Amino acid sequence: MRKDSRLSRVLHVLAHLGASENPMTSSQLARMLCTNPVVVRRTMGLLRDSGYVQTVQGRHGGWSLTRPLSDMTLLEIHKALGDTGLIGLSVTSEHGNCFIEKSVNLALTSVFNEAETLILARFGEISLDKLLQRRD
Amino acid sequence: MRKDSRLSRVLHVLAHLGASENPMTSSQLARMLCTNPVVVRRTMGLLRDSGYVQTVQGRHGGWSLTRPLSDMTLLEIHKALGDTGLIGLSVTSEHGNCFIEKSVNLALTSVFNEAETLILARFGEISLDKLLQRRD
DNA sequence: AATAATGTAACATATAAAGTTACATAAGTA
DNA sequence: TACTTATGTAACTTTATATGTTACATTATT
Ligand code: FES
Ligand code: FES
Repeated sequence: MRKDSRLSRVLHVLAHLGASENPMTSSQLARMLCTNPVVVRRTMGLLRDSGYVQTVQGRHGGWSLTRPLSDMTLLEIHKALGDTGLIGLSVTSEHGNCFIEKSVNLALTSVFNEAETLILARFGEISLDKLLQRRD
Repeated sequence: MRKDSRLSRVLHVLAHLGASENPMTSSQLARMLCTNPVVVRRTMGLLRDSGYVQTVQGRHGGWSLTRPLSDMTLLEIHKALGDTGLIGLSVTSEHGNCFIEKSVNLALTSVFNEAETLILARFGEISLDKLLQRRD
């Protein structure tokens, strides 16, 4: 299966919304992401459910922010997308009670949890306006 | 797509090999993983390519370790499997030259790289015999 | 020669993300 | 009111990838 790229795409969209005076349509945003308007609606809809963006239907409608980018963190956006698994590996457990298997999985998940915690902590420190500042 | 579970499975297998006097066959190992012998051969073959296990064909053949579990780290095994991506999200780049997109992706990959580095560092600290010690 | 193992290619299945189509609904505009 | 331009959403298709399966060649022991 392909890896989830919604976070990267949604941030791109939010940045454009932050730079735009007027609402932007799903079609406009889809063109920027090289995809389909429905994909934009589906994904951005999750952010609307959490209150980060709003939509207006009909002529001159589209998507806009409900607050400045400085008031959104990467963590909030990630959570709005469903807090999807950040780790690319999985841990199988075919024999629930075996010692060996349990030890292996405990060690792995412990490392993975530490890494996830780190990522989420970093995400929490990064506001979206900061995200867009130039770096080197 | 399903997430890669080979690391977890291979560690389970290595633990059994470490506890066994004689070589173990792909069929035996497959039964432990609730899968097919060919899957075992395919995955374990990568570890053989890197020299951590060896195989003997014919009667009484099978898989065995080339060195004690205390001489293998989680990191080495992970690398032998192809150093597959540890992060579950991907970063898309449809417009290679746009500033916004580049900033977003730079920020994301920087956090992901930090997390990957952390995981790899931890992996490097954990030898397989340690992995199998009881914890609470 | 028979048996029991691995090696490997080719193909099938399962799963999830992303893409597409179709149509309903809402809001502005002529 | 009719037209146009938006979103909302369900249903379906495509694509990507891990895993599973089948078939058969090869190797080593008995
Ligand atoms: S089958 Fe139980 S620990 Fe491996
Ligand atoms: S930065 Fe969005 S299309 Fe270029």
